[in-house]
Amino acid sequence: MLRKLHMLSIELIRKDLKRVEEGLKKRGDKSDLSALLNLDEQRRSILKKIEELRFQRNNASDEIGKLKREGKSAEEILGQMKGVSEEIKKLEGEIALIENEEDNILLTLPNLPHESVPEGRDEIENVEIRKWGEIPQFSFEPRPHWEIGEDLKIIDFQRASAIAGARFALLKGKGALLERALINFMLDLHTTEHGYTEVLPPFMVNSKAMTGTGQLPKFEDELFKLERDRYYLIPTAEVPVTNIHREEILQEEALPLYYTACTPCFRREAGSYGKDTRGLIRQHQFNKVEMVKFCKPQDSYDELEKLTNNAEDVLQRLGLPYRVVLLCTGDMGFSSAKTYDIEVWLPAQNTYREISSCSNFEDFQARRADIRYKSAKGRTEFVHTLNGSGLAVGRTLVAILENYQQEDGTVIIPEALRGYMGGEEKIT
RNA sequence: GGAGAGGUGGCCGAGUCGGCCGAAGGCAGCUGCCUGCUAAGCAGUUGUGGGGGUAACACUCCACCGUGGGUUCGAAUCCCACCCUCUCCGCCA
Repeated sequence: MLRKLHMLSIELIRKDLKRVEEGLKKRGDKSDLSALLNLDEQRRSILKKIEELRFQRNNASDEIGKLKREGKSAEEILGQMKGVSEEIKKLEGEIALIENEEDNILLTLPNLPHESVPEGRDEIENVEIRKWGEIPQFSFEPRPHWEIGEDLKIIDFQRASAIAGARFALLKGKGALLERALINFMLDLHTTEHGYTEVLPPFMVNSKAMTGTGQLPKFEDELFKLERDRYYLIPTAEVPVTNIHREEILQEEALPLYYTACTPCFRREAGSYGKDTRGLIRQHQFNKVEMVKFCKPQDSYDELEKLTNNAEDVLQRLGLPYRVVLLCTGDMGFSSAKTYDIEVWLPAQNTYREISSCSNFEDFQARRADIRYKSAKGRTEFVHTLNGSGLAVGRTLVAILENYQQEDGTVIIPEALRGYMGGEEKIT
């Protein structure tokens, strides 16, 4: 009966119901907590009975043991205990059902927003925090990346759909090289200058890992699942990397831990039919360099700022204009307490599009995944986890094609990448 | 895929024919004593989760020896299923 799987702890709900209710309301979550509290009360009352009976049984068993050793008869107590055990079994059956129901509710409650998060219903109420870079001016009509890419013969959507279907792409020649250059550039930057340790995790994970970071049980529809082998394809490196330390107690001196990983990400994109159907923006498979942090609770908001800056650094070095947006309560992901999105400028769409999402999950994922640390005071506490894209590689490639496009259809390679592309300056 | 070995506390490791085993012993850690300092030595201490209780401690009860079931008054110890790790063979990047 190890009941540690709590995203929002039942204790918090019990002791500070108001705070939890307000938090959920701000998010627009309509969960009914009274049913949950009711279950919890039932659970505890049965637990109390069970523990009393077990106490009785333990005492009796000790007694029987003693009598037997002394060679005396224990028939009398033996008969009485038979019924007690059956009663315990019955109650254990009842409590298991209740716990199950309780956990099912708890696992679907989202994280509570941090106080600095603006209240709002959807992305319209997100708040722009800062802008960077000059929006490029073109003497011609800027073209969308899919046209540029197809004309340069570096992206082939037709053949990709023959191989797999819609929402897949085939990169060729300089296109594939550019993707690889971006990956290496980003990983090198994070490992050598930002202090991250590179990892290369499994791209398939089990359901425990998915539950740990919050994808399950609520968002199963968005995942690719391998039915026969009970694995899921990761929708982001966040899942395997955060779960590196699942069920561990870390040493305080080891914190903070910074990891970076480049993995493919697999998303079903259910419910986004008709959205971004052309181009590389919304694919079933794309590469992403991810940054993941584990830290002490008191540090996590500083770490979030740093993490966001690390992602911004990639765009600055590539010379891509962007803005940072603070997501409002209604637009945040399920597990997050606070999220900054970084949006890159896309000339053909004449707008900013998300290229990174940096979140502080506080102890939400740590509770689910049971990741703790031993503090100086000798207490074991949950760590805080954070992660952010640094960056989504496919969308970065899109941004480069569109922002660096020339009138003759060629694309200038940003200086920072040239070393990774054999010194070439242009894709022709 | 086939054959075998194993999963015990921070680590190593013991658990006899089921009964003071939450678990010997060692290491590491912490606290005293000793010591010019360090080392050694001596004594004590050190798991996790939950319920009750407290202002908070204290205290107390329950559970936890890979996971889930079963047998039994009672299981780390017996039975069943599953998971994982390791070794060998086969196949394979």
